[in-house]
Amino acid sequence: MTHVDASAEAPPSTPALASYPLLTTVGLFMEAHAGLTASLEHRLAEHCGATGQSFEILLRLVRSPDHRLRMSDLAAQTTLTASGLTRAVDRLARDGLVVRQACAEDRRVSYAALTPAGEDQIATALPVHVAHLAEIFEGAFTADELSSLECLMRRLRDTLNPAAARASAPADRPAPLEG
Amino acid sequence: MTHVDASAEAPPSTPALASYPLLTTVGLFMEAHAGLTASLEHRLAEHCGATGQSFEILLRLVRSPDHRLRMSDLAAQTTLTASGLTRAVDRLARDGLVVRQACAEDRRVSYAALTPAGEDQIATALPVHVAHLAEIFEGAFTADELSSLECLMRRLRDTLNPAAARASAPADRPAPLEG
DNA sequence: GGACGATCATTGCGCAGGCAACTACTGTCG
DNA sequence: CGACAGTAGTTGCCTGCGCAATGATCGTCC
Repeated sequence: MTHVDASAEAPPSTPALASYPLLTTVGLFMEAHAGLTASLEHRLAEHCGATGQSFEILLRLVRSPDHRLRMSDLAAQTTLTASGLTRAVDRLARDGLVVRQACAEDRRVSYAALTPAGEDQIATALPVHVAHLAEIFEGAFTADELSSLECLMRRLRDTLNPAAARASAPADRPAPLEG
Repeated sequence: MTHVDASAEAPPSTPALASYPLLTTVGLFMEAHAGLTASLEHRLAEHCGATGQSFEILLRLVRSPDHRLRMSDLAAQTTLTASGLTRAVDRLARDGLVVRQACAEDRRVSYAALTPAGEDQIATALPVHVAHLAEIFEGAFTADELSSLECLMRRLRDTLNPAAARASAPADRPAPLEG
């Protein structure tokens, strides 16, 4: 943040650079994402002992039957690959927030299941998180704007990830979370 | 993507889980971001030899006077820290796309400057990138929706990162890019 | 029943990036 | 001038993650 404005009046030395409106919109989108992620991460770290990753995993688990999920399902619900998820769950297990459970019907699969400590953590973190979200979004937007934001985001998501859209539509409630 | 719907009708075992609309909106936002990033990255890798990071750096450079920028300014314009940027520029330099230039007035600073090869690369990549953006956004949204999307994104960005907002407003053209 | 392709999870390897420590240099103040 | 605080950039160390390979298991088809 030293002197960003140095580039403020950068004379476009290449003609092709002149104002692509979409580039600006997407740039704002990216900046908004970065800012939001940073803010959420910061608040989460401060008030609960959670990282964004761990928060998301715990949240997915607490929403699931028996507070557990197969590794592969968990991976499908996050941005992580199977290998990334294995290690993320390793860390959560090391911290005592989840345990791995074997599956009797299919001995290849293993479940990640919340421990009581994990349930406590997510129970603490979730309200903080939601309050933080409310603070940000209800401060910046009217109710109308919020619903059109949701609509636009859904459309964009559906365009970019038809699979998630289809998975979401039927039950209309696997309600995506966040990263 | 195996059977995500497993969680589709997850009976919320904790009452507090019932529908936080904001959580859904933010979740969609995060999913849209992930999808967009993946799509852009994919297209960029396919048609130019560029990663999202390198593309952004090259784009910042080509927009700047003399096609060069001080390391710290470049860092301020990206999501990278100074150290991350040092290494990113190392990679670009290794690939011959940028060179480091010393600064006569202040011998602490070094510039990252585009080489002709770097200019070629960004000149190739930018139109591809913009076309891809157009394909996605103009396919999914009307012109009105696009402008309200930009407005909403700008408001969110400004809320989350007042510094960027201030840097942006006066000259109203350091036009944020993307990550 | 046994072989085979598919699926689930894990692990080795390599890269990317943040933090903190470090060097080099600048500008200021006594 | 000399000390010193602040700034620019780099580097060591560590973490986190994706890809590809692996081991275990399942389902199917002959």
